[in-house]
Amino acid sequence: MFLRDADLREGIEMLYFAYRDFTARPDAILAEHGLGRAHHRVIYFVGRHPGMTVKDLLAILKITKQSLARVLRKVVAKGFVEQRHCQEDRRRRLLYLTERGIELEAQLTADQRARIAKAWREAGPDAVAGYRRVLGGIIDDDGG
Amino acid sequence: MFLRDADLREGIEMLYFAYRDFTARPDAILAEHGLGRAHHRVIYFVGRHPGMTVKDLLAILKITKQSLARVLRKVVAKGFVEQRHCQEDRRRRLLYLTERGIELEAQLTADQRARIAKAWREAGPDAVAGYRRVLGGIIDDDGG
DNA sequence: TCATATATGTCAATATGGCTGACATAACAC
DNA sequence: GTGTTATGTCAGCCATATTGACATATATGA
Repeated sequence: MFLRDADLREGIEMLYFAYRDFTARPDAILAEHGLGRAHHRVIYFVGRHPGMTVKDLLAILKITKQSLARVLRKVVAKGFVEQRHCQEDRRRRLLYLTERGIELEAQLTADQRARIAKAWREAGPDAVAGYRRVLGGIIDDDGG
Repeated sequence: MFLRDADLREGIEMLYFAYRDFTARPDAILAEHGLGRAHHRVIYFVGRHPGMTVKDLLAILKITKQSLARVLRKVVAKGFVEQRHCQEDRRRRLLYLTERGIELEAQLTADQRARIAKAWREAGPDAVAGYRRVLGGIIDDDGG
């Protein structure tokens, strides 16, 4: 496959613009709660993997625990996330969304889900498969 | 097309992970120069559109001029970007990469270009078309 | 010509979200 | 009992975004 520089640059730019527009609306909702994008990520992944540990979350986000601590402290203080001691290993704190957290997560993700759904419906199933394959190739293989 | 919640969430996450991994290596190169991701964006778009104005750049990046000013000041001070007065309208400052800027831009974009090229080659032409269509659908229609 | 609009720059304050380094505590594992 | 792991915390630094206010030069049009 012959790839022109202009095509590759278009591919780069589309990823940048898609990400920028993809995060804009949730950012606005979060701002009303005094939260930022980092809080969204925590709420999103805890919602997706209830009972995950802090260590799991650090591995997914690839940030330092000091950075996460500030973010996690805030979502816990605001009652969106709760921590429970793990029975098997009492060092671990299992993370769960509260009812409020579930509500906010749904509200935040609704816009992104709708945006993906719209794009997928317009593009068709083959394009969806292509989207998955290409993004999968962009993501680091080493347990990204 | 029937879209399951889990599929949509996978689509959301892939975009997040792809963007995260896509920016990691350039970020590391930039850090060696005391620059950040915002500087990359300026260098990238000025390289792509030589002679663009500050206003053009603001419209693409969708940030405030105060935010851009700091970033632009730094890349100009470090000799990566130069500003020339526009002949037709002397209010405007046309932006160009210097030789150093062209070099850095090439270095930064090389990794991203290679990453896209690898993903495209592995995925095939149909998948590339799908990638384009889906990301195009995610991007805001209003002159994103 | 004068008034207004545009393009750009700047100062100041504020918030978010990363980072490093150092240290503390509790609990598991050998 | 010693070492390792999971987590938390304090302190400081930097990048990047925001709002609001104001300054300057230039263009445009009544």
